[in-house]
Amino acid sequence: MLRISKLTDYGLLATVYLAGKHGEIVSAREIAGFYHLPVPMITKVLKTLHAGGLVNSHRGVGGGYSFDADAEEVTLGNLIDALEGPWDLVECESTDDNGHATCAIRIACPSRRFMFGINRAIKGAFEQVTLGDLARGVIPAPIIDKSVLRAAQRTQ
Amino acid sequence: MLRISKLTDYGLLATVYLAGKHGEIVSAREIAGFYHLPVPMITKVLKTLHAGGLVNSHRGVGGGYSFDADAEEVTLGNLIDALEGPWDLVECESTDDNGHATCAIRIACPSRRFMFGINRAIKGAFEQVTLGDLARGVIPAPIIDKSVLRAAQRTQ
DNA sequence: ACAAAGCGTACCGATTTAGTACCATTTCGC
DNA sequence: GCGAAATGGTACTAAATCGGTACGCTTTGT
Repeated sequence: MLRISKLTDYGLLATVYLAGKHGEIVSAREIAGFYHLPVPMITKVLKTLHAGGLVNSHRGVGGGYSFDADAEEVTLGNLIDALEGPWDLVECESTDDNGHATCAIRIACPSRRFMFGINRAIKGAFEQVTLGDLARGVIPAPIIDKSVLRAAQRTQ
Repeated sequence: MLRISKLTDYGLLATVYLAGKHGEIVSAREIAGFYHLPVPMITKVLKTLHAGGLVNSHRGVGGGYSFDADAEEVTLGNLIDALEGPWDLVECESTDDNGHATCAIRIACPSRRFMFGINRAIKGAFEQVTLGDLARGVIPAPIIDKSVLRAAQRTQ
């Protein structure tokens, strides 16, 4: 259905909140309260974000999470990668545990070339939006540059 | 999981195939055979595409589907709109049958602004890829133009 | 010691997806 | 006319995913 999961959505919210209080230690309870979301949901995504190395965690009383990195160096792509795990817009780009394509007709599939391109385009778009942009409420306008297609095609 | 459904995928394949035989009447059986996909699946998406006015249908013996429009005038956005129906990257942008936002905390939700932007960015990227590009196997490279963000923000 | 907070895992109901089945309708060729 | 080929429309099922919750463990400040 071409939609990011709510968990990922919550993760973006939480990260933006943390980035807005750069360096401060903030509890999951506070973030959940701010967005009127269930605490267990927020804790879940914060755990994921911490596992992905995007936020720091502080255990014990007075603990919580903090964002200490440079918001301009973290991209929406990084966040979605951490929150959604490995993903591809179309399945024939996915690979199993052994690195083999899960699509049985991969070689013969004439769609592979352009699906690959679309996939790259979306990921590229995500890479060009930084956490700083999100925190500032930036509304990006995408421009597809078709002039580079030949070079890109050769890399296929 | 941020993935288009297989049905949509099949729909794109079918449309590309039809566009490659511009004006010709092609049966669902032929398209399904070409891609090694089940015939009922292809017929399903072709019905959807026809309902969306993107392809023409021809009933009876010797019938099938044809693409008669200009491939440069049909965008990936048009195709996905027809195949996926109304969609939004995040749910708080969705509306119910009465046009009301389905997200209860819509007004208070601080994420709405930038989610809206991301949503627009993805849709905009899809609008800039034509069926002709897909048929040629173009690999587009997206460029996010942040310079327009102020104007866009004011429209919120 | 106690309480606050994160860590990890597992579970459940609801929704969505992928695929199939069935029958009605249209149209061509004989 | 009749039958075969093809689309039109609907409905169904099994599997996967999603959203949310529960529960117990570990860490740490007071």
